[in-house]
Amino acid sequence: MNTREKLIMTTSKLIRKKGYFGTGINEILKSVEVPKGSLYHHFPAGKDELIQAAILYGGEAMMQKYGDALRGKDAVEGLSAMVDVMVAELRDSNFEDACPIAAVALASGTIDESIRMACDKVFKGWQSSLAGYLERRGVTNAEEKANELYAMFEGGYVLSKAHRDLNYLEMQKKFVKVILQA
Amino acid sequence: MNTREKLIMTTSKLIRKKGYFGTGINEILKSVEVPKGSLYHHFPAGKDELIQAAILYGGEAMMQKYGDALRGKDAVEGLSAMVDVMVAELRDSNFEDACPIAAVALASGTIDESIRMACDKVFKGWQSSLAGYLERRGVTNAEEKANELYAMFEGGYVLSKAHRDLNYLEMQKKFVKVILQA
DNA sequence: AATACAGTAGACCATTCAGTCTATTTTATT
DNA sequence: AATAAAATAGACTGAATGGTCTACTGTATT
Repeated sequence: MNTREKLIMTTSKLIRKKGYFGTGINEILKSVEVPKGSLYHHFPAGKDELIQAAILYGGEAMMQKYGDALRGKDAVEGLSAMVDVMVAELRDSNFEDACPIAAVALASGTIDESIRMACDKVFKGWQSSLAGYLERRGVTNAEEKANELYAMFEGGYVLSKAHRDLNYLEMQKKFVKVILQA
Repeated sequence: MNTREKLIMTTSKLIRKKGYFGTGINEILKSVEVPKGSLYHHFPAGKDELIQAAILYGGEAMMQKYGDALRGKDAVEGLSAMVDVMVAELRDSNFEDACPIAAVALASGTIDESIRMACDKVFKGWQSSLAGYLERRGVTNAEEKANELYAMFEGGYVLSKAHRDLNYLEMQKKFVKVILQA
């Protein structure tokens, strides 16, 4: 794994825990054990460019996990497995890791617009992927339901993290059925 | 309005935009036009104590707005008006203001536990208030549905902010009906 | 072997960070 | 009026912030 990749992966990890402002360049460098010159060689525009790359990377990685969970299952089973992925992310990080996108998206509006657009892009990728999945399984109004399911999951994620209680995510499984039949 | 109240209100405003790490003490002081000595007089424990107070204040203020929106309306109408409140918050702030609790809750786990507990307390207050409202209107399983509705709204809030598109929040009105009938 | 460039290394900079400390002013109590 | 307490005022500190800059090293290409 080269320096550039290590920087992106570590930054992705850190921003899930502390967001845009909470993640410092020096902290990243220390964690990866890379000198400052290397960072500004690979990312001439500095922190914002690195964070942007980390968001795209983190979004892609999460989409992989979601895709693996959905694959080969019917809609209810697949979406339930998708919730399990988020539950595992929270539990395995002792409730430290937020959704890799939300953690930064919440601060959008006060930071560089290119970063918000990266969040936007990731979310849209997730949404269209899920919409296609639902459509292939004959779910009606798949586009809108995919959006709604992401809203539910994202909200459940936030509440579970804030309460340190996985139940807010777990209960989404029940309401998935309600949404699919609507 | 006294110094203490001014500090709390301004901090509440700022953390909605930039979260815990993005909101600096000096920035708050400059915005309120108060010297540092006053801050540490009213909040001897410093930033964490002030932010904790700001979260409780912001949560209370938002609960008021939600309560006003719900009052005297049936469940569907009331919840729709509640969504309108969130839509207005986003639009009027040019998509800069997040949910006053989520903005900080997302960073919980890396900051003082007392702050997460303040977020927890606010969320629980909102939930039980909404559950009572639903119960009084004869909605079955009001406790769980209140939780679910907050998850949906919170998720819609995050998505609308990230996409700069109010539709993610607006569409919750439609799914409110689905949840209530479940 | 000579040259050129990608990448590493880290000292250094101005600014900002949260927090401490002493001094002064204002307000309340007697 | 005298005293005590509450509150304001802001200079100052050490650490951390993102970023710049020069020097050096490794690796191709010719």
